[in-house]
Amino acid sequence: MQTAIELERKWFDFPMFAGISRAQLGWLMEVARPLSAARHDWVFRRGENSSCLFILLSGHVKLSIPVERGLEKVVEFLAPGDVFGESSLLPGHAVILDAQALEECELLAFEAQDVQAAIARVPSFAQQLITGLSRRFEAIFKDIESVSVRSAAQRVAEYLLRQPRVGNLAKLPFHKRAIASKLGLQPETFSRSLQHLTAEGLISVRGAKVVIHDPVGLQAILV
Amino acid sequence: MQTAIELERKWFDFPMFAGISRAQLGWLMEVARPLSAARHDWVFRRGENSSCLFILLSGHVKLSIPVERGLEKVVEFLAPGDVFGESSLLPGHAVILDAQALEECELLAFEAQDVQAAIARVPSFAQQLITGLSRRFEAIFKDIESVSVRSAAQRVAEYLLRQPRVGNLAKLPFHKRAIASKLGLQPETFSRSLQHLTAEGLISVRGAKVVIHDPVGLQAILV
DNA sequence: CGAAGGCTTGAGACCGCTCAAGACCCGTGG
DNA sequence: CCACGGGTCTTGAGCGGTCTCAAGCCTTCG
Repeated sequence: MQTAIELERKWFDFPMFAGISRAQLGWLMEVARPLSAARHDWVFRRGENSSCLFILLSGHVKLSIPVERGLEKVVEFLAPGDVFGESSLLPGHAVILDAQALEECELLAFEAQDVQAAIARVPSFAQQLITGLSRRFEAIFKDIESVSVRSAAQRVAEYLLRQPRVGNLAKLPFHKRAIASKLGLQPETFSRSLQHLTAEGLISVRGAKVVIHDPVGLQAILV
Repeated sequence: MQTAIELERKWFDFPMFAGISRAQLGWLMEVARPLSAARHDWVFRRGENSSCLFILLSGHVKLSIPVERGLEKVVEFLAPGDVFGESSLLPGHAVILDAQALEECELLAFEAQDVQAAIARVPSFAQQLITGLSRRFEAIFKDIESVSVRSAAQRVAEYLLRQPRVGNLAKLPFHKRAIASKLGLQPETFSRSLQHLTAEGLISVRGAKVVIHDPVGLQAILV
């Protein structure tokens, strides 16, 4: 258990709460419900009427659309600072996504009614929500563009280039199956695309480790 | 030219501004820039650094991603009440979409800096922005689901069922080419899908007019 | 009446999917 | 340390839905 002081310091660290007064923060802390999720835990699932908006403080969460036979279409990988569960704010609050923790996560949950109050009392909180949602929009539009104008191998190349690298080594942060789904591909096609890029001498793959031999060449195949 | 009183009454009519005080409305009216767009006018285009957030008051706007050779991938058809141009609120404001009026439109434009002030001064405005963005999120997720789990004919059937009908007659509200793009199809495939549904006796098509003979049957092919 | 744009139709090719094995990886327990 | 086992990933073969390219048609409008 953490003391109130420790909690407060912790919150202050998140850019989410930058430029917030001590009083406002105190009030937010009262209505927010901090929670943690273990790897594979569901934050919410399609069909539930979760009435909470969430802020992800640490860890990664996968948003996906369930498909028949336990399959899924991954829509987003969320990172710390992201806001999600926004459908809880809508009148006919029907959740159509699954949200699953991909690792140990810390979250804040706000009841929809409290969100309304929070918006009125803490303008910078409202500001953060709006820019948070806007950021996600941009990301989704880029994904849509990718899926609708690029081939499988191009999408994979693009994804690889976006991953952080140490030296020329990138690491696939999630299961290949999940990444494939996010890119709108079957696992087999994802695998074959990696294989194709390898054959071109652009990368080499060993498990989740990908060595980027030729970033310029990778960029080039995006046309 | 309209008088201030007329303008004010007009604004009050929009659900967007429901429950707003007279003073707050007055202030919003000062910072908002009303504008109208003719059919085919661009509200903004990819690459511009439009610094405005928009609210669509009347008419329809098409959001799309430009593709080579003047082609496009339609992302959303916006209706009155929708909020868009949210990317202008982000730090590195790079617009990646095209926004085009599909008919005579009335809009409100808010400079990004004014939005920030508006959020602080008019909480219900912030509220409206957030729920407006959330609504668009839901719609986009449904589209993603559709594209990733349904066949061409199923997507077309789904789209037809969503259109308003008078009796059993629905009207395609936009060019078939644009609707096809929104559904993630080539125009040819859209045409053939309509043809396929016609052959099944579910609909008949004459130009933009579609007679829905068997809504239940249409629903049924979605499996 | 002619022209332009949008839509439809046809033929063919291809990319990614499906189904089915087999290989690999890695944690677990003997 | 090694063998085991479950899950993940890869590889192969073949199919098929959708795209591409190219005419032709139809409607609209000058």
